[in-house]
Amino acid sequence: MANRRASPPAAKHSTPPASPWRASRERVREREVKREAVIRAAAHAFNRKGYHNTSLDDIAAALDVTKPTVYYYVTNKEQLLFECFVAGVEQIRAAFREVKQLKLTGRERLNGVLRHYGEAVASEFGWCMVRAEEQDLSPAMSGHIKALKSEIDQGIRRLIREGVQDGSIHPCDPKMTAFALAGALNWIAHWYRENQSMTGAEIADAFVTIFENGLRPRAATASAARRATPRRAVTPRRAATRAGR
Amino acid sequence: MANRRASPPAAKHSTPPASPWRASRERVREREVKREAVIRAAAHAFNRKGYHNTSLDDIAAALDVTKPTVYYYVTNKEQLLFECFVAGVEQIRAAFREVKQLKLTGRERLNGVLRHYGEAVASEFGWCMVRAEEQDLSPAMSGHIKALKSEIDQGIRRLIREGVQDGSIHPCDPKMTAFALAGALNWIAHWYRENQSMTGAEIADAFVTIFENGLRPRAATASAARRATPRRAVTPRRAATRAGR
DNA sequence: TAAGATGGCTACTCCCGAGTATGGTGGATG
DNA sequence: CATCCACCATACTCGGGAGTAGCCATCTTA
Repeated sequence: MANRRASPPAAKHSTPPASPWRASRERVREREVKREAVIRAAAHAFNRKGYHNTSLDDIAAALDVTKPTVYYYVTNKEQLLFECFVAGVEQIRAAFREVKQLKLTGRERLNGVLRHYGEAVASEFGWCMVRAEEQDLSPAMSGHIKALKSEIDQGIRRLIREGVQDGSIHPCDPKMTAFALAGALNWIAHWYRENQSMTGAEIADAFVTIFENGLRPRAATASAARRATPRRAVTPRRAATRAGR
Repeated sequence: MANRRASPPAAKHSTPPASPWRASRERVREREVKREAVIRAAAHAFNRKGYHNTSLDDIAAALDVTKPTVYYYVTNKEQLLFECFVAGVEQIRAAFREVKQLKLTGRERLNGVLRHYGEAVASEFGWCMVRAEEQDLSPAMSGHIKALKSEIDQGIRRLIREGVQDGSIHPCDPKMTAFALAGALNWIAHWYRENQSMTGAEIADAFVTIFENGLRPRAATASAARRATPRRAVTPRRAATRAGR
């Protein structure tokens, strides 16, 4: 409460010429920074306590301000959730754009997207992206969100189809496979907490490996052997004789 | 509102001797039936509108009664959620018990559990089981739920470990693999709606096939060929030359 | 230094929904 | 027939949280 806005004056000192427009432009920018801080604080709170268990007073308190201040930057609670959602989804859309121009097999491009996807879900906005319920939003925003989600879903299906066609992905039903992959990754948001042993990227990586291999044993590959516990290669399709455990 | 309790009198007529205890015992049973109806109605409502967007008045209205009636069978809203959760989780625990005595490979036992798991998630109580947030419950019940969830998680990991040891499952990290599998299945609750083309069992089946095969191509198997679109077998590891789409 | 803009706070309103006090009805029991 | 109990409705209380009205401080710009 005491040291609010300590840096801005310092920053102003370091800008030499100071055109007449400078100040106002800096203010707009400052406002944008604050607005984003509100969004981030909301995401953090939603993350920890859930949307409905988070009051705007909570969010305000986390920023050392009061509720009307929050409303100064945001029209209502619903919009706050919406913004968090969009922030999360944008990371994934970026992943698609990035991968689009690469000349790789479908599976490799898919893996690239999935990795970013996993990272995004494990990020601060992951919760909002994943657990935001359409019922909590007005029809307009709910429609917006559904469209974005669908776009991502279709993108994954397309990559799967392409991978199947170019032979880099085992033949499968693209729709169901997309559901399975996205579900596994989305679920990260339910159990992942910061300060855990693994980062989001590492988890995404582990998942991609699992998806690639599948459960049924394969002839040992380099990547599979690297991950396996050091045990002599077992012949697949041999039923259990050793007791479990 | 008019035809409430139409059947009980009819049922009583069909019981010939009618011992003196009969009536009271029937009433206890009737009470239990009604209580379960309340739980089911709650699950249904939570399913459609979410926990926080469902008032007890809503649930009561769905049963053509009023709120105090609901409270007559249930102590509070939280307990309602809890009961729904337990009902869902019990289906999965049953799957574990059922599979425990079968003499099968780890992978086959795992598949059996996953199939029941998928069915449970797609059931009426799936939403509650999956999306019930611990923050909405008192510490006591939250702890209870966490324990049940953990039990299931550990059960899946154990099956994976056993499968890896008996050679029926490709070597992998049991913890991460369990997260991936459970996540994919849990996510069904987010998109599945009754009256869809596929039943819960069919979805679970499709997922199990996907998990088994993995994304990287394999030598064609009978089951894989059955699912693939009728296209000539492509040689894996050949990069795409055809343009996408 | 005056006037306006900008950003923030105090102190409300207002509604919704969880939970309850209390009373009525109908069937079982003596 | 009198009574009791199980069951359910009417009609409340009450708290919490979303959103607002209106005032104050500070900074900008003329």
